[in-house]
Amino acid sequence: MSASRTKPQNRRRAAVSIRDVARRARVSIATVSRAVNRVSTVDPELAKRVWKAVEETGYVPNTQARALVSGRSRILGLIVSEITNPFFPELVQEFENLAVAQGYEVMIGSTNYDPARTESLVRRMLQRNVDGVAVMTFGIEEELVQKLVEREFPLVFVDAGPDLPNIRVLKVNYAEGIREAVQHLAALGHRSIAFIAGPLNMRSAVARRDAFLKSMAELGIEVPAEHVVEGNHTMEGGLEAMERLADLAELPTAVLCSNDMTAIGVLHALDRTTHSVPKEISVVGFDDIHLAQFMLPPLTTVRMSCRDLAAAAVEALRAGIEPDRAAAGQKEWSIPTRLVVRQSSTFPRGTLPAVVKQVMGKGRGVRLD
Amino acid sequence: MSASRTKPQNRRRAAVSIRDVARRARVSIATVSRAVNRVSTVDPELAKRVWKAVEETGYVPNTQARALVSGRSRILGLIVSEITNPFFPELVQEFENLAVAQGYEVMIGSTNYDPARTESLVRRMLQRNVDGVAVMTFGIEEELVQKLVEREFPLVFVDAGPDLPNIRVLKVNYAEGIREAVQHLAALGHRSIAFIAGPLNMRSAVARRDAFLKSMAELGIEVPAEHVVEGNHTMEGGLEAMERLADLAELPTAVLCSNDMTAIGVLHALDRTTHSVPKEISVVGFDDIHLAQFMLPPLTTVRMSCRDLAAAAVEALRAGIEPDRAAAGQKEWSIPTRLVVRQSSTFPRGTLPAVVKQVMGKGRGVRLD
DNA sequence: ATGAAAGCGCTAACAC
DNA sequence: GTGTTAGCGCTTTCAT
Repeated sequence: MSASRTKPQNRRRAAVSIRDVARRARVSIATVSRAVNRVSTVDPELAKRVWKAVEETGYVPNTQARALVSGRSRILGLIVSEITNPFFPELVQEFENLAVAQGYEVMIGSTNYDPARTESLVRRMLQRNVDGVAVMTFGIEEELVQKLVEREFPLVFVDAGPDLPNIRVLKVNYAEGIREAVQHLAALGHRSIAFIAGPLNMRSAVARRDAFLKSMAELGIEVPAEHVVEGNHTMEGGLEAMERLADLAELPTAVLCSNDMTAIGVLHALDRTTHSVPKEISVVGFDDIHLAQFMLPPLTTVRMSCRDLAAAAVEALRAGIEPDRAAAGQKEWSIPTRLVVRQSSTFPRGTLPAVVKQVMGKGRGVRLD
Repeated sequence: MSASRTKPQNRRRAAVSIRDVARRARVSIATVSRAVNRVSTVDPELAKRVWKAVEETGYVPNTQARALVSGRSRILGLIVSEITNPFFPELVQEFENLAVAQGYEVMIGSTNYDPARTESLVRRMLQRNVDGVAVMTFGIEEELVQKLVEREFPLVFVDAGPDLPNIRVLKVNYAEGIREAVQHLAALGHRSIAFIAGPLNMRSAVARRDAFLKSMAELGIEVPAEHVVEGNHTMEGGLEAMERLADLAELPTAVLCSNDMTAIGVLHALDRTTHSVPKEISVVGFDDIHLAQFMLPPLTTVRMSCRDLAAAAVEALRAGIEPDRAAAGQKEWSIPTRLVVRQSSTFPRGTLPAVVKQVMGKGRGVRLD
């Protein structure tokens, strides 16, 4: 039942090889290969015999051998910052679904913001000969991916990357969603809006903060320096940042956060100090992770769809890998963002117009799904 | 700079091969192989030359070729139910760390409780020739992994699996943690304790429920049938289950949940109906995901350490893969669970002893970290 | 349209 | 101790 010329050292049952199928179908291994790969020139009669034999033997082509001879592994690398931030699993999931549907496997790795770890990760990806790598760290680890760049692997970055032939970039339109959020708050009457940024050594954190400042400036609302504090995109960071904000002479009436985890930390901090959200202070997040709608109260947030992101990443990667693909020449993909209003934002404290009080039953704001 | 006898079709820069290194170090490819693989019999002088050449050329061994010839891919498969339940990313992370540290790569896949998806996943793992697979779905997908069993892949299951030579099992000791939780509640004075189970077609969900019933029986506390409701291990499920519980003539004074996501849903449901936790009702979870300590209030829960789980899984897998490993004969690994008391559990409503009121400042209970 | 044969990059006998 | 060589399972010329 298995290739006879070898001695299967390992105690695992030897896999059926292309030779076993060829023998059984009474054709050459070349024909089996062609039939299995659906080459159109194969005689239908023989093809049928081959498929029958495949069926009977349970033959599964060996990917390693395929990769070895073709030089392409059909593996896409996906590098994220940390898999424990809920945004990333959602992204990973989408990415994987799309990749698998298109015949690719995914090799995932998280950097945990650790250069040594990243180094080892890149090395492993090189070693496994991935066909391309999507670097979705929202970070600044470009120099760490130097090796991939050198080897001219097709690469996809978020927000920005070196301008090289094999590199494609996903441009997230932070401005539009954040402007929407600021305008939403301003329209409700907020003038004292604080911003909790992400770690400012991250390009995307800076972009989000700048989008906030720009949107505020557009409306002619001044932002005191102490209203922009640096967090680190974790719950802990949000909690701490909010505590700093709460120490100010006057508590802002609204807080916009650079991501949802930060916002969750903020909600926690406010609960600890018995400030009610949104009555006393409005909180708005960014990302729209699944969890956001389950917060207490459900979180108003700017959605950056990880489906959009994943789809663009896979598409951009394939553009780099398969030279005669339609999008092969495209170097940039644009990712939209938009506000999702839930219950963590409302009028500034003490300003709820009497009319509104009457009109509002329980739920105001646009509910999601 | 690259093997000359081939025509690199693909536009990616051809990788340095073992032959390039051999030529540069003026040794045979066998010596390069031996040096790189740290075979002890290599002349130190030659080894030095080899490493120098490796350095200079940036040589990275091609894993595909290695795998092809050795029959071992050094990839461990990891199958989880759904990567969007926060417990799993934590598990994946730990598993990956451990695997990589031990020289293995990880191929992750989620079943999403979808047989077709699982089928494709297993097929892909077969195709990539993983060295072994850990099936950490806490589910009942055994028949779906039939193919892996047939091919005699080393396999690791959680809780239970077929008794075959290549199969190892991680036995989670649900009873101990759940008993602790029940006793904790009972000690506080609770007698009306409800349980929200997971999907009862899952072995582990049944095990948790049974552990609850047994622990209650041990204390002689009766559990009315309507106090055991079936959830589905999601927030949505917890929310819904709690609503059903709230419809009962008398609200239980405590609810124990089959996992943390359920408990989070429960907290949400109780907030909606303005029931205060833990004052009016205590809530206890299971898993101790990272998020649990950030709930409002921080969740009392039974910890099943995913680090323990991951470590046991990797170890058990290696036991199956590497025949002359110490643990090669071991078929079962035991995973402990234990209660972590936080703020979502306290005395039953209306029973807070006056003395305690005084003693208790703000935080009672054991704080974690 | 089909088969024979040459490798893909590497490891592991086996010979020296 | 080192080199030579035979494959691992597959794809892809190149003849036929």
